[in-house]
Amino acid sequence: MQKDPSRPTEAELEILTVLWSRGQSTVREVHEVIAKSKPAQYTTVLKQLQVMAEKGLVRRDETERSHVYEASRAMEWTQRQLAGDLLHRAFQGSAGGLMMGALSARKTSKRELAELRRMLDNFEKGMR
Amino acid sequence: MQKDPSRPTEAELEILTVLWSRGQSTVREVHEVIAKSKPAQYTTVLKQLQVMAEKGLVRRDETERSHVYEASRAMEWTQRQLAGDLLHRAFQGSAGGLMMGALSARKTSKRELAELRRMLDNFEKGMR
DNA sequence: CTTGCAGTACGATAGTTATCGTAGTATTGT
DNA sequence: ACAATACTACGATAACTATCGTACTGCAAG
Repeated sequence: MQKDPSRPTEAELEILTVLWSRGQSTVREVHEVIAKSKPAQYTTVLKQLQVMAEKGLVRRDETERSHVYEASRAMEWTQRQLAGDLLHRAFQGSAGGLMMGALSARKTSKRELAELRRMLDNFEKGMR
Repeated sequence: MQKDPSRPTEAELEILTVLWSRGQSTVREVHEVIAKSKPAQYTTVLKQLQVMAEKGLVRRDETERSHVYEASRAMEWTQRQLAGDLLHRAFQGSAGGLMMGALSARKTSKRELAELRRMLDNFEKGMR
């Protein structure tokens, strides 16, 4: 089923997000952030991080008594996996479809549309 | 965890894709299509459809002996849910990020970029 | 020292998904 | 009418995920 570690689960993604924004963190630090958005015991986050380390989603530094974790993949890399996965599973590879889905999923400002155009331009420049 | 039926699982999405492309279908018909892409027993697809009917993902017409299933939500609706979900979970709501993720997840042609621009234009027209 | 706190390790459990086998029931062909 | 075929219903099972409690360990304060 879902065994590919490049596709983190929902809870794993939450933790990765914390690590991406904070950089190297202890379990306690991660837990403090997670606990703001949902009730979760310390040991739940700990266990999760242990599992993620086994899967290779995070790296662990055990030199200190409080182990220090960090995401083993850059945010952009994981985002690309997730986007590519959804693209292929739900949109038959149509990037346009995915983009429209995203835009219509919520309010979008003209400013944002302009930014998307700029990103397209830059992307095109970069591809030659 | 994952209880929201508007976010179909991987196997469910495969079946929905068949229903969206074929329209109303019997289990046998769905199974024939699914079996092309992966080994799956008839009863596996049957059970899946039964579960999906309970969740409300599909509607079932039992008037004939061979029940007829159809997706209960339009493809675009479900795609919007999925895109919105990923947008918020992995991209902090940044549509640009999601778009770039999709584009860099695979080869993209200039023709496709032009199409994306056209879609942005149309989307903007439609929003006033 | 010894008590208590901060950590890690780990087992247990419940919920979900995917998969399949078996049993039972209706239909059809000979 | 009966055997074979086509279906549905349903239970069992194996992974996996998420969550938590308990036990063990090191360390620091009194």
